Parts: sequence; structure tokens; C-alpha cells
Amino acid sequence: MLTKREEDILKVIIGEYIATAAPVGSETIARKYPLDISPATIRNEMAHLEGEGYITQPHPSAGRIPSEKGYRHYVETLMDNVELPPSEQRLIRHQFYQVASELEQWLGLAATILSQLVRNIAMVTWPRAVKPRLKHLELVSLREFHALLVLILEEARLRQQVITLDKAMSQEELSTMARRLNTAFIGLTTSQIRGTTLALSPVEEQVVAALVRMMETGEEREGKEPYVSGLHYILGQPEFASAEKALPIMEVFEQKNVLRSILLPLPVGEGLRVVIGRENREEMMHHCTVVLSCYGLPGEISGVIGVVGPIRMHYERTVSAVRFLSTTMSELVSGLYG
Amino acid sequence: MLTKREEDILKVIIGEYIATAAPVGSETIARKYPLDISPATIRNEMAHLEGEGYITQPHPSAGRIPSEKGYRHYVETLMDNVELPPSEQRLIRHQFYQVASELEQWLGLAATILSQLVRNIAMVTWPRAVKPRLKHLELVSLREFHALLVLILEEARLRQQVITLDKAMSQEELSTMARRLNTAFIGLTTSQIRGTTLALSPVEEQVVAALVRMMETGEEREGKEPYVSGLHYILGQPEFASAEKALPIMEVFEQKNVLRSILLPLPVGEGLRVVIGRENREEMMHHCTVVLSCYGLPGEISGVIGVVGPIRMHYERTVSAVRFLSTTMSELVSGLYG
DNA sequence: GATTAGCACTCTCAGCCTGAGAGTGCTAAC
DNA sequence: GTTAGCACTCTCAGGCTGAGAGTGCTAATC
Repeated sequence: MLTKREEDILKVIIGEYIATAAPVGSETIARKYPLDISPATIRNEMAHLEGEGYITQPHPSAGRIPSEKGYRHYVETLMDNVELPPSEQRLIRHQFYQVASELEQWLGLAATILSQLVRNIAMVTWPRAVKPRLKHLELVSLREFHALLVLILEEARLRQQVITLDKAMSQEELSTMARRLNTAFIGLTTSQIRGTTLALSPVEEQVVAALVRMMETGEEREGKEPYVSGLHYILGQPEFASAEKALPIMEVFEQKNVLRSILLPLPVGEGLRVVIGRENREEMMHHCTVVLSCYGLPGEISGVIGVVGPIRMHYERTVSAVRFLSTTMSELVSGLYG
Repeated sequence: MLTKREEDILKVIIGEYIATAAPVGSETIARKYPLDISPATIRNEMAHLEGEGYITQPHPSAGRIPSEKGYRHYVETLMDNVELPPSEQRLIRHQFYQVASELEQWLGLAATILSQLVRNIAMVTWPRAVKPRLKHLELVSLREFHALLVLILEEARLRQQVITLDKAMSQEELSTMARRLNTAFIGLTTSQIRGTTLALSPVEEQVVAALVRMMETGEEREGKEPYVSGLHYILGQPEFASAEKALPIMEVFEQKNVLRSILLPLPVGEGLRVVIGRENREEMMHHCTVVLSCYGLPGEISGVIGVVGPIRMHYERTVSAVRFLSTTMSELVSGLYG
């Protein structure tokens, strides 16, 4: 529907508004950008853009600001898909290689780096195996009737739980059982374990039930909470300068279930998603834009990495930063399980 | 130095200022509180209180607000040391018994409850064994040259780390080694382990070194970060209504080392400490009051629980809430290791 | 027909003023 | 020692104003 020139003007308006947070007038556009048209012509075009709903006027004699429809169009069509400058890429990679090669460290680092990069809130979830496979199990006798069941899953993550047994068992007996179960179950998913035809003693049944539960629990409600970094950046944004405006956002990040509902909508494997303002399901996020991306090994293990900021955010930079860190995390994760 | 009546007036001023966040005038005091003296007399007394530095005037024709010295005197002498109402105590205890009896759950819950109770930021650190003792160790073969070393310490906490061995070892050999080390080291602290005269093979030396490091590392810089809850409450306080004021506080809670330096100054075992405004070491906390208390088993294991809020906070309530939750956490922890 | 100069119009915003209100300190009387 | 009375000071909300920014419309120009 828009002519080339209208798109140019829209792009300029968005760029300028992102940079200054102030409504953009026709004069400014003519002066700052070499479109070679007069302010009057720009005004005519802007009237059309406003008619089509891409921009709005906060009050009759102000300049124009982009509408959510305008941002949407910008993100999908107008925006240049630049990459992070190579120097920055190197710097970031370097930081990852400096910390211990543990998932936990990487996740925290990724959140910190991303939030500094985009000067907004960054979040990183723990990666979850799409279908977790058992890598090793161990039974440690604690005292009569009690044992510690330790699982190592393919994600290289440890799970442990004290279980109560129906029968007193020595460490010797537990080790034998563990050996037997290891042989039978290593490399299997929960559904495969359930389908096994192995004859089990009552106590073994009990252990296997606990094992399956532990593997599956991790699936639905990930016990580990997402890493969040850069909460304070929201206070630096002019649109959230009064505490009143910033409060709902802070509350979102304190209510873990709300946070989860922001992160969940991303289908596993989807590349990158930008959710602008009222497109967010959560009403509290209607003044924010969320940029999300999956990372991990397709079909095997995946987490979500993303950014939350005001609708007026630097989209090019944010998208490129999220994309780069998601790629980096994928590489790291695949190094861990590759 | 202060007469009984001056102390009464100071107490009223602080109580009133905490409740309203507005400077308190002589008229208000005479009207709202039955001190049976006229505003003029109160004014005379206030002039003296101001001379002594307990209260100040934001501007010549405003009422008085407490100074930090005033708050300090209030906390130490004037304040009633009430307990949390029994109904509330029951409610809180009930909540702890409803969750799984795991330390991790309790810590999170304690932070949440405390922050809701005082409507300010609450923090709870993981408890640390003063001298951790080894309860059990386990070695799991991962692949040639790599093994997972799992420690169970007296705090009932699991530590695990992948270690690289100088020599390829089978699970069989590792189990034998683990059995040997268990027999020798169970119940010992790191210094006792170091002092053992047990003859060790080079690989065993390696494992023991890793073991000691893992036990001691947990000491200095606790890997686990403190639980923080109620960050958003700070935005609701009139003194932090502009984002500009709230920003430094938010930054403190994102910089883990700064947070640590707030929590550390509390000597293990000390009961309850109130740090008011500029008494804080961290300059960023000069507009806040911090209320801290140790919890745990004296001499064995201890953590810190506390609240951060504006200097104008409800001291009675905050102190009683921190005290109660610290006691509750102590009971829970001692139940775990008692 | 598209573009542009000119212009009247609209709206915001910072700055200024003002009167009401709150609170004080001082003085003199009790 | 206490208090009533009073002049004085300072803040704050509300109203007013002029400058400034930006628009839409009209008519002239390319």
C-alpha cells in the first residue's frame, strides 16, 4: 500500500524516534535526511501514513510517533538485518571462553552480556532436553530405607532426590541394582523406559517410578528459574522514568509464572520472534516489546534467550544481539553434548 | 541528654513521619497525640531536639523530619520491641510446612514472605557450614580420564564437579577408591582431611585435592546467590518514586559483589543489626536502611536474612519480622541437621 | 498532477506570578 | 515553665502568558 517514498519516511521517523524519544516533525526529517523533498511534501506523505495507521500524533501540533503497526512493518520489511560488528563478536566469544565451561556460568554470562549489549532487560532460560535421555544413574545409601538417587541426564545435568525404600538395602545391594538399571536404561527416554519389558522387583519398581518422575518433572515445570539481568535499565528509559510506570514491569519479573508465560509462547525451534506492545498476551507487558529466540540443538535440547524493553527500542541492534547470542549459546550447548 | 517529654515528642515525630512521609508540625502532634501540651511548648522542645541533631527542617516553614541520629536513638532506645502477632506467626509457619522440606524451597519462601510482610526488599543467603564436614563422597565414571566427583556435606548439600584424572580409570576402580576415601574421611573437616597421614596414590592425591578445594570454595565465595524478593516495593516508596532515585538501588541488587558486601559485615552469630543511611559502607545505600539477622545453628551453620528499605521504614514491624523469620529459619535448619 | 512557499492555527511547555496554607520563632502575658 | 497571639517565611497548586514547534490548507509554481 505504501509507496517507496512513504516507506523511506516511515523508516526515518522510526529511526529518529528511537534515537530521541521525541515526536518527529517534517522539518526535522527534511533537515537531517537527504530525501530531497520539502517539509510540505513530507507533511502530505505523513498525513497518508497516519491515515493508514502507521504513525500517530500525540497532540495536534506535535510531530509524529510510530504506532505499533508502524513498528511491526518496520521489523518485518524496512529494517536492515545487520550483524553485530566482528570486533564485538570476538569480544563476546572471548568472554565465554574465559569462564569455566559450565552451563550455569554460560547462562549467567549470556544474560549479563546481552543486557549490556542492548541496554535492556535480558533473560535466558535453562535449556531443556526435548526428550531427556538417561546417561547414568547412581544409588547412594544414606541410612536404612533411605537412598539418594542421582541421575545424570543427557543435558549433562545432575538431578538428585532422597527416596524412601520399602525395604532396607545395603550399599552393596543398591550398587548392584544401579548397575542392572544402568545397563537396561542408559540412553533411553522416559517413554522408552516405561515401555521396557524388564522384569523388576518391587523395590526396583519403586526406584524406576521415582526415576521416571524425576526425569519428567524437569520437563513441565523447570525447577531452575531463568537468568534475568539488567532490570535497572528499564528505569533509565524515559517512558518508564516514573516509578509508577516501571512498577508493573518489575512485578512481572518477580512473578515467576508470569515470566514463564512470556517465555513459553515461543514454539521450540522457531528462530526469532518480536512481540510488540499489545501483541503481548500479558497485559502488563503492553508497553513493552519482547524479542525472543530459541537456542540449542534442534529436536534435542533447547532454551530461550530474549530481551524485554520499551516498544521504542533499538530493533536492529536488539535483533542482531539476540540472534548472535542465541547462535553462540547453541554452539556452546552443542559442544557440551555434541 | 533528652528529657522524658522530648523523647516522647521525638517518638511521635518519627512515628508520624514513618506513616505519612511528610514533615511533622507542632500542631499535628498536639492534635493527634494526647501529650497534654500546647503546640507552642512542643515548638520549644522541637527547637531543642533540632539543636541536638535529632530532627531537621527541610525548609524554614516546614515541619520536622527525623535525622539519622534521631532514627538511631529511636531504634536503640525509644522503639517498642513488639512481636509479630500470633495469628501472623501461625500463618507463616503454616506456609513453611506446606512446601517440600527442602532448604532451597524454604529460602525462596522466606524471602517472599519477608518482603511481603515488610513491603520492602528482602534477602536470604544460603546457610554455610562454619566448618563443613564430609558426609559421603561418590565417584562416577563419565568417560576415560573424566569422572564426576559428588560430595555430600553435613549441610545435606550436594556438590558435584567433573574432574580430569591423570590416569584412565574404570567405574570399578573409582568405586574402590571412593570406598577407601569414604572410610578415611567421613565426618572430617578440610583441615582434618589435610592433616590425615593416609598414604595416597597420585590419582588419589588428585581426587583429594579436588575434594578439599570443592569443600573450601563453598566457604569463601558461596556459589549460590542470595534469594532476593520484593525489588518492586522500592518503586512504591515516595522517596524513590522517580526512577533516578531508585536506579542505584536496583544496580546494587544486580551487582552480586556489592550485595555481598552489604550482607557480609554481619559477624556470624550476631543477633540483629540495623544499619541506617550513611552508616552503610556502600555509598549507593546511603539512602537506605538495612536490617540484618543471622540464622542457623550457632557455631555450626549460619546464613543471613535481611531487609532493605528507605530510611523512613517501619522499624518496629521490620525488626520483628526479620527476627521472627530468622528464628523460624533457624528452627527449620536445625531440624535438617539436628 | 506533483511539489512547494506562505500563513493562520493549534497545542505544549517553561517561566512567572499569586494567594492559600502550613509552620515557625518571638514576645508578652499567664 | 507554659501558652496565646502574631508577624514572618516558605512551599505549592493553579492560572496566565509568550515562545516555539508543528501542522493543514491554499494558492502558486514546476
